[in-house]
Amino acid sequence: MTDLIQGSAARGVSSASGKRERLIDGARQVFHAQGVESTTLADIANAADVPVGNVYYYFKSKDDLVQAVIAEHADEIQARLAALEHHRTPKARLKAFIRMLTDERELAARYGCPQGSLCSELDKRDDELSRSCAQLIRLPIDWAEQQLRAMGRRDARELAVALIASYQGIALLTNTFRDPGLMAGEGRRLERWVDSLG
Amino acid sequence: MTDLIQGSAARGVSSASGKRERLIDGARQVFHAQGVESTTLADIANAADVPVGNVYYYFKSKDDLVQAVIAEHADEIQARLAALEHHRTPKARLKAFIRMLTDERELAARYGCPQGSLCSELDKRDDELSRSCAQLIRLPIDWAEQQLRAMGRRDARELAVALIASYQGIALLTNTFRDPGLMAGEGRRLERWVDSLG
Amino acid sequence: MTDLIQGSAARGVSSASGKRERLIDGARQVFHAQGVESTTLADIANAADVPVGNVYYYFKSKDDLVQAVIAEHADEIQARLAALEHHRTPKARLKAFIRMLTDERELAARYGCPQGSLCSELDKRDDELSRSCAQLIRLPIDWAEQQLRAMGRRDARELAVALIASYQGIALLTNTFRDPGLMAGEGRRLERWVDSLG
Amino acid sequence: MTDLIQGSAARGVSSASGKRERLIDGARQVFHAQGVESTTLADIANAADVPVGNVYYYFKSKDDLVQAVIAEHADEIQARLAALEHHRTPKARLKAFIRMLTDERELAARYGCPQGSLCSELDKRDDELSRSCAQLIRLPIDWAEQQLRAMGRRDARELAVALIASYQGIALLTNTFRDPGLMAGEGRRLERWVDSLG
DNA sequence: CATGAATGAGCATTCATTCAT
DNA sequence: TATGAATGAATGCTCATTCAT
Repeated sequence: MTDLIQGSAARGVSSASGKRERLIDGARQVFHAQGVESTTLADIANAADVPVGNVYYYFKSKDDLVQAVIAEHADEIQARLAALEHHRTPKARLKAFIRMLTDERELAARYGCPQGSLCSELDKRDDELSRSCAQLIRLPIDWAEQQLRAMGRRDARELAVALIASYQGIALLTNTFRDPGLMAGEGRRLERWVDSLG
Repeated sequence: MTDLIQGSAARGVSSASGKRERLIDGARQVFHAQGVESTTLADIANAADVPVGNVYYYFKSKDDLVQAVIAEHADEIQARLAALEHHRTPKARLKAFIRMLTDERELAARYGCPQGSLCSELDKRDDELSRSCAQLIRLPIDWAEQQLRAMGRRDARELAVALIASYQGIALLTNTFRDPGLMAGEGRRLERWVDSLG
Repeated sequence: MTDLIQGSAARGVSSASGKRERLIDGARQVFHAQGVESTTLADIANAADVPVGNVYYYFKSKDDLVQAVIAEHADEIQARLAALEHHRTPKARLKAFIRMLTDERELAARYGCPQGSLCSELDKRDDELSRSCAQLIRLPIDWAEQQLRAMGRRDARELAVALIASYQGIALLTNTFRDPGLMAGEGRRLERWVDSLG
Repeated sequence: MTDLIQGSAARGVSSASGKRERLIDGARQVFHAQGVESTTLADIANAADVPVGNVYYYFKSKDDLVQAVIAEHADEIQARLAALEHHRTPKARLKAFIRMLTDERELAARYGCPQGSLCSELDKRDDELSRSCAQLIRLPIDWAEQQLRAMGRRDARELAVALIASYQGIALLTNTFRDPGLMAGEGRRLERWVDSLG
């Protein structure tokens, strides 16, 4: 979280009240819960406890705020992946990664994967936002590929793609059926699969 | 398509002009291309070449039209799964199923899976529509489970879930990266996986 | 006025209630009284006794409505110039033209020349509207040039420009000083000037 | 320009940074280019390179700033008219005055007469500003009247009004048609007219 | 059956103005 | 004296929905 605050300060806005951060965080939550299109700026302002007109002091448009939310997602993903480095082996890291994802299955059952559903919605568009949100998927793929390559797999990229696809897919199913058990089961299956990679 | 028209006719509306069918089909396409929330009734009426005011003769609300689109999706899925029955073995059916899905990879690269992205969007809601669209995912899972059970797998349900999750996930990745090659690769991997099930 | 209704019908909208016409006419009046920029769509809708949301059924934007107002101004100018044709000599026509303009001096004292102040405001922009409103000035110049040429003046264009400039200028002064007498005086001067042209 | 700065200093504000002067001058330019209504305080602050919040230290409202711009216009007009005094005869002064005005025809072709278009816009209002800006027109009329009276004209006032009206009118036409040639031609015509006054 | 017209609630965005420091 | 931050009342515009014919 410290990273995020520094990130914002680096962007030129530093405020003791942290409204910019609250707006980004509020937006991230309501986007996850309602989708971008269904979320009004009033929803966001309300979630961040900021007057509506004030939003435009920090973001020049709704899209600009979406961009900031994507950037925060990216920051958070990188931080969480970095936190997995303390595991000694790539195999342990991958399994910890899977557990980290499946730990959020209750939230996924209600609203889906925060990054995946965001991409799914923005992908309908064909603008900078849809291109920007791709990094939210690319980061974990690249990271998984590194781990798999460290495990000696020649097909590291393909397996990394399959792993993230499985996660994104089970997140969708978990959300659709409102059943966190689906993600728990798939998580165990994926951990066994990682074990089987040798 | 014949199936779909019969489906509509069975619902009690028979019209020589087929406006209802055109509206459902137009809506299905624009929903896929733009998402439900971003699509106006004017967009749909325009795509179906039907006057805007006329939409409310066939559907009592936009949600009602979404419901009809879900029903048409369900009809089409059942028809396509039924068409796979001519393959003699469950394994052949599963592999044909995978090929059927990956054949649409160009469309998926642009707009994602028609059913998956619809579910992803409607899942944010918590109403009848979000519950209704679950069948679009349940149908292929149930079908795959049957095939896997016919292959003697005790873990047929879990594998069926994993298979559909993999497809939905790779559809999202394919869409996000605008790369049909991802789905082609994953399709081959899944076919090998089916082969390995014994 | 008949011309205007036909004009609107020719544009594809025919309505017994004549809302389109009322909107154009209302807009023309409030634009004259308040200026385009200071006039809200609510002002116009109110002046035309039409609900605000309904304005967009007839005009796709505020600029589109401004364009329609310009077109009505142009129609009216042409009709009024045509009505001067019954005067037998070009000199009589020019003097009648001057009288026609100065007859509006009370309105000019309060709000300026309807066409001139519109051009003055739109000229700050550099778009289609600013180009379009130029016809409101060109039409009377062209007409005056014809009359002057019929009087045998080689310098007809230059004199026509000077005549319209004098009118536009005195309209501004009349408005600025809220003094219709200024326009009355200048009108007499211009009539004498026309007489002196031989 | 020196005159203008003294003018501001005389009003009781002396600042090494000259922000007040920069604001007035910036406002004058953007008002001329965009009109008063279309100009935001941010535009002005930006043109003057002054922080937005700082504007209210020097002016208590936007209208107050407009008032100051009018005052600066008045100061400048008086200075420029005074500078014409070195011509020996009133006729020479009037012709120099006409040349002074037409020298700005390129700017007029793009944005109209700075004072005339300001009056045209403010005249729509009926407040202190609309009354105040009248002096921008009255000053040159009064000056021209003096010159014409010095030439022995009994109808000096009427001719002065006609002269300024011709200038304001040709400025509007020049702006509307984006043609500086119109003003050049009218300037020559007006100079001949002055010569003809005897 | 069909549809042009109408409607009002709501949305993103702007901006003059205020205020704490 | 200076200013970044804040604020709320508009504004232009959209759109699902209704209705008269």
